[in-house]
Amino acid sequence: MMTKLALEHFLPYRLARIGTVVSQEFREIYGRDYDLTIPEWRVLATLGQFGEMGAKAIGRHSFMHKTKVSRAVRALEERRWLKRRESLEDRREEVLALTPQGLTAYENIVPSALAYEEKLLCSLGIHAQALLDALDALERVKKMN
Amino acid sequence: MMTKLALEHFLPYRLARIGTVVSQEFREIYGRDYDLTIPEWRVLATLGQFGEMGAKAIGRHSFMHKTKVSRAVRALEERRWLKRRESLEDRREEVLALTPQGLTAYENIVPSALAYEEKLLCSLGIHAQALLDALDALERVKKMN
DNA sequence: AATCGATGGTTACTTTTGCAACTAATTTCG
DNA sequence: CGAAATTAGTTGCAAAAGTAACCATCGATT
Repeated sequence: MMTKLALEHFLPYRLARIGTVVSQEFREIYGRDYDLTIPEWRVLATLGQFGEMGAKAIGRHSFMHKTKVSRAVRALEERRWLKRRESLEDRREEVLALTPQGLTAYENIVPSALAYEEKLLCSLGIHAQALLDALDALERVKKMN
Repeated sequence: MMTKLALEHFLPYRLARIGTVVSQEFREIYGRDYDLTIPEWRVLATLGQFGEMGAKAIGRHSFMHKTKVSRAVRALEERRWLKRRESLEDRREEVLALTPQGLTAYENIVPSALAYEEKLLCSLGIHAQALLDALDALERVKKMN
């Protein structure tokens, strides 16, 4: 006798699906006003959070491949939302930082981002905290911290 | 004063990340023996679960764009894992079904898929059931059922 | 200081994806 | 019945992503 697999109840599938649905939905928030891709948003968010940093560090923090970071950085640079400068200690590295315009955009997006998250958590009601705890556990298991 | 956003704690980001990490890790399971892409696996899984069905229905069930389904179907067909036949009621539709080879592959993959899921749930320990409940709630909210 | 391996970052090339336009068959409705 | 609107599925094209090769610099070792 063969064991059945119902795709719609299969955990890896469900995680992948909910992940893309939610992050696409969220993308519409910042895509409405500014036309940002997801990688661009992540670079913006990382720089907004930490200030100056190199592309490598951005990739490490936002879990993106270095080419993805490289392209997102260039796009943001062309938009004049960030500027590069050569690092003094290590001339391979480029230190990146948001320009005033970039910072303004960031500060405009953050409240709606948090509002979206809040709404999402609210809609989960009783399950909200459980989800956060489970995500902690999952990230710990997958060593994603 | 400005509200801070820490990307690593931001729910949409975390969901997207864990989704791709887990589903990529799972992909290695069936990628090891058979070299399947994720869309191909989903088509295989859907047909294995339901038997005969049209491409449209597969897309609806596995949440994939019709072009993605179309290409995955062709790839599986070239591998001789599925065959098409014209529907008698509606000659636009193509009824798809796994061949014996396709079914064998499916039946080989299912146990390791379930084992992987089991391992994942075990590693979550106390949080496992909470995660499943939270996913139910999330899917209900996003009307993904 | 000269060489060798590692590191930050970009770019060329290929694969994957999504959108829009298309074909062919079907339904709807005047 | 016959024209118009829908639907199943494919394909061409452009945007997005990953891989590997590459350049420049750095650090260590000799």
